[in-house]
Amino acid sequence: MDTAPTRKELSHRRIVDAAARAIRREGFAGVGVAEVMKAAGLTHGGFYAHFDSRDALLVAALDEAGRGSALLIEQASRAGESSGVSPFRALVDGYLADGLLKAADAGCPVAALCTEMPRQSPPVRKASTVRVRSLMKSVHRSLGDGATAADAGVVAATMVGALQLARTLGGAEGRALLAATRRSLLDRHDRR
Amino acid sequence: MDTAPTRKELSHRRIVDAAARAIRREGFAGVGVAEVMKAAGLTHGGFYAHFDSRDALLVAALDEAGRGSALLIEQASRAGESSGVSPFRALVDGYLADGLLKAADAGCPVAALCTEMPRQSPPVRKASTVRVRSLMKSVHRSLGDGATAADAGVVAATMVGALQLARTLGGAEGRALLAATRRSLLDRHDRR
DNA sequence: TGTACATCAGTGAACGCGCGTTCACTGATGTAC
DNA sequence: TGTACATCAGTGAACGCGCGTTCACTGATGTAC
Repeated sequence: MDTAPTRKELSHRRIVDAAARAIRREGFAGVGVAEVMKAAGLTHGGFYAHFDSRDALLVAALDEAGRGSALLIEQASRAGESSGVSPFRALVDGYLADGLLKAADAGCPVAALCTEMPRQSPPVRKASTVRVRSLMKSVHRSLGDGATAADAGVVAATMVGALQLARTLGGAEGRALLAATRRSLLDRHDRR
Repeated sequence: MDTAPTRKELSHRRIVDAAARAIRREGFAGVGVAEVMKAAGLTHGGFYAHFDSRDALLVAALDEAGRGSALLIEQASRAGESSGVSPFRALVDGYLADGLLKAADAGCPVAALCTEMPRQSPPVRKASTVRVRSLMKSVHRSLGDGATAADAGVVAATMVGALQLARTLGGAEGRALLAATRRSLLDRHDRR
């Protein structure tokens, strides 16, 4: 059975949560050990009782953010189903929501980090490819059995790229791009 | 009339060229003053005779890389036209060429940098939005007059996202994603 | 054409700062009896 | 239940390193006469 978490386990979770938010808001390069520890209510010296290195934190943060994002997608998909919205529409509307233009730290880590991914150390790269494949799989599931893995890859690429470009443009221009992308993806899906 | 470039102007070009390559290979955060100067055949101390700050270099490098990439796109498009290939196909094949999986420093700076763009200082952000709009315009031109700006935005997002995800996946998986994206974009365009 | 001088472009040492990492220490928690 | 002790989790000062930036200086280029 589950036993109550120890003080250290609670601290560990706070550190990972803070890092999972910071990594999406500031990028891999923007995550500092001291800053994350402070956000978790601790001082920087205690960090190495929790992780071997900053790199190990990046891996944990990426996994946490990815699992959280995948969970949100699945929840939205299931909530949609029970109210008559197709899983794919629920995915698209959730992934490309206007609110994520500014709240990058709550969105998909792949969309927040993917230009930096190829430049990371091997462990972080590996965790990154896992996240990309996981995103494509989520998309594939929501598309239904008629779609191929290649279809899902193109849709994932479109959503990721649209979110990034919209964030760079910002404001009305960014929202217009998000809206156009949602419309385009849903139109194509409906016509199948 | 054009006068021969001074020694300083020649050095300046070498610095900007080196930075334009480094920025795409290593990202904004990976561009170091000393490293760029060394790549230009100079020592780091002379840098501030050419730029006010590292940030000013980033702006110049982004502009240079963007102009270079836009030029390549237009050249490919024109070369295609003269041999019966549609401008859009020339764009897609050039932008999503397999060779760019590894040679990131020769590709589009928007695809190499866009997750980092929203986090940069105001001058770099501004230069970034200029680059994003320029990319969308190139796409719009290649699509022809029947397409809307919104269509062009979605296509640009798809290409940017596909290149990034393919680079993260790497190898056969990455090439498969590029191929699927090229096929999808061209199919849709042909069916119009 | 040659000499003296001023300007220019680049050198390399140095500074300050931030960051990842280490470590001796402290105060709190848990355990033995 | 209370006391003594061991272990645990976290603190904060310190270290080394890399990086952006500054600056006194040097050697080369160009100009005046």
